[in-house]
Amino acid sequence: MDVAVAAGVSQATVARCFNTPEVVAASTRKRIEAAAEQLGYVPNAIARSLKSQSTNIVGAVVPAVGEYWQNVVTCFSRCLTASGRQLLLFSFLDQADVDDTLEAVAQYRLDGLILASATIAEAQLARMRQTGLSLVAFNHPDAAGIVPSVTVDNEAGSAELARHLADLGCARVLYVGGVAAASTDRARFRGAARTLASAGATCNYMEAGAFTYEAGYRAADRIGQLDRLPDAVMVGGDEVAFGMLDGLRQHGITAPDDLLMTGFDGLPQASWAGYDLTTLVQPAEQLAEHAAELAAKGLDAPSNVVPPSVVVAGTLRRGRTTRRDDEPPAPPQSRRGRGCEPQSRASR
Amino acid sequence: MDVAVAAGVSQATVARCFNTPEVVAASTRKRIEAAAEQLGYVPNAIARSLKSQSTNIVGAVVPAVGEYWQNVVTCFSRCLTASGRQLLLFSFLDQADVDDTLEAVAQYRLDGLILASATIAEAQLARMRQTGLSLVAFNHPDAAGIVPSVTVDNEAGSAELARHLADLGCARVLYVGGVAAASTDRARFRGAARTLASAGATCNYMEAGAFTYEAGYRAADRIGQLDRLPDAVMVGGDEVAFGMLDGLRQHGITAPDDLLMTGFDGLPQASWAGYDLTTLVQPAEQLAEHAAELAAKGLDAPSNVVPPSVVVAGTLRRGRTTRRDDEPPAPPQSRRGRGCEPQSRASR
DNA sequence: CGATTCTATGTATACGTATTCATCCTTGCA
DNA sequence: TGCAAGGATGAATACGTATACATAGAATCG
Repeated sequence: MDVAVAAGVSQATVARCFNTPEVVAASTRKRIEAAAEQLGYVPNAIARSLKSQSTNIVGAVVPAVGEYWQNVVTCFSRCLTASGRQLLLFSFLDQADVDDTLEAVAQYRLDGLILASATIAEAQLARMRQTGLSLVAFNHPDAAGIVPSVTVDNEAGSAELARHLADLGCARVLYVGGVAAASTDRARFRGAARTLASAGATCNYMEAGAFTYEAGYRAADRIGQLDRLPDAVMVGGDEVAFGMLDGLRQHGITAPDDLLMTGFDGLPQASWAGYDLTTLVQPAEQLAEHAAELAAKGLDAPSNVVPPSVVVAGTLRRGRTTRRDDEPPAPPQSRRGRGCEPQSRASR
Repeated sequence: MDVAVAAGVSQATVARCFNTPEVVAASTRKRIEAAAEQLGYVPNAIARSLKSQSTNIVGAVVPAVGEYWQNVVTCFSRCLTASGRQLLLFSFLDQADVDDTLEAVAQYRLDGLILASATIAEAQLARMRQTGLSLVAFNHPDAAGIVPSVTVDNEAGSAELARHLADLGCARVLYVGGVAAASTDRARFRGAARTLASAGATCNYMEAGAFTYEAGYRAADRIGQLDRLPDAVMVGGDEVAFGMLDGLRQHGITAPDDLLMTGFDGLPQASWAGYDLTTLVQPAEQLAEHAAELAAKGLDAPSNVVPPSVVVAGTLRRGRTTRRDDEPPAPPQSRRGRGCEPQSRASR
């Protein structure tokens, strides 16, 4: 290394100077630092990774679409950066691309991989776990037990929303799910149905077809054609709920006047004055933190032990869409500090 | 390498088998592939990078906040993945973190780096260019000439919006910018002011303070207190415009009834029925493609030549917020295929 | 049939770092 | 002064790959 010769020391000493500065003499250190500064030297993480067998990079496979995921990705990035790691992002549009993606991922020896797709087959999860790569399923409840997983408590959260509606006197509730095959969707419906049943209310299911605004908008047409509106509509995701609110308005149906409505996720827009949606806020930062930690820790245990799974409770946000009286709406709250604890910030 | 011994060949032949399969005998190749399959071998990209001095990874430094950037990041990821590259994401919340981030970036020998922050000091850009890292400024017009840059045509786009308003008979226009110091903001205001002036209309400037919903919401208060409303409000970003629409509504002011409104960016939500905003749609996929290409190509030229800069035109989207008559609103359009050409998809 | 070209493969090396082991010099103590 | 102990540094090696070079066998051609 040219820094070494410039400072008149060996390459080993230069390496020590950057990793364990306390073992190198102050005078030498100063000389090395001067030479490094002057030559614009910066350690090569690639070479380090090759030697140390650890890249300090965590991958994340995330659907390319939807506000929810975009929000989560930002949280991942923040968490990882804060602990000195990097985020390698794989954003897929088509489920079929995931396989190619995962193959490409394997080439980079990532420290961990976060799988943020609720629809990855469980068989594939089991297979991937064999590779030794430490992976974490994010918001994929059914993956718990197969791979380490981190999810919000979908069932309890949905139950809380349902309880809220029951308290407001709703007797006929319609649950509009995104994709019935998604395990999150099933868990949320389960929580709602169970709670409403025990409160003596009914809870039918309708599938929007996707977790998107458009799907919600279209589903609103079907609701607009019903003979009798339900007392409330529980929507399986905020973005779908936004579409539904806008779609219903085309039919002259508004919340909370004609029916109540709840969402799920707690997107920033839910607190925008234009929607002001009652929803279950996912603690995205917390979830991301857990996922990042689990991914980085690696899974030393053999594959016969049950992997750890983390379930975090969300919090209810009461918005105008379930407000019967005419309180003035709250001013929009900043979306920065929401649950984003300062945290130690192990820089460098 | 154990695959080599398992197949009874040398490591070099294994490497050839994966890089230039045509030069290795069919029989040998088959034996190697079988051994690799059986041992679960997958080439190590880290080692490859060390040897080839090229990581196939492109970094992106992006603000953590705002729908706009989240959309752009997704485009980056798609473009890079399509050309077999990976995206290393750095999402910063505080401008001050960028320096730390860039330092961390330097350790990984990225093939390129996309700087997507309109407020990075130009001096720092010049300094970074010295490091030999091939960087690209994204939507930072002032960076053109210092480093390669890719931007939408802010000035022309804003001029197009202004022309649209002038055609509708607006004589008094208020331009609400996000951050006056941002070069995009200045360019957009310039385009608006120039066009309106030549049409005999006035164009005052107001700063919202940030490119966020909340900033727009608060700025609406100031507008609500004006003695006389402007004919139209041109907002420097869609998200700010959403906040302004919602904020004005609190004051009983709606678009297009009391004033017209335009945004800028063309976020997915602009076409949501709840807002249906007239805006200038940025061709995000195109921009991302150009940025990815420029970043990967590297800058072989010495630092005295003027780096290439790409400027792409946006397209006007006419929404309800500038619609004087009462046409029925168009149904929401899917947000998938918007400008996302199929493209060759050089997999693997 | 010998000389030559071509094809398939092995050998050796370099990429830039972390780390072990050995070495040398300094310091403390008897 | 002699010796042990410790502190600072150098030499050597390994991480897994790509590739230039060498080599051996096969094939072509006169």
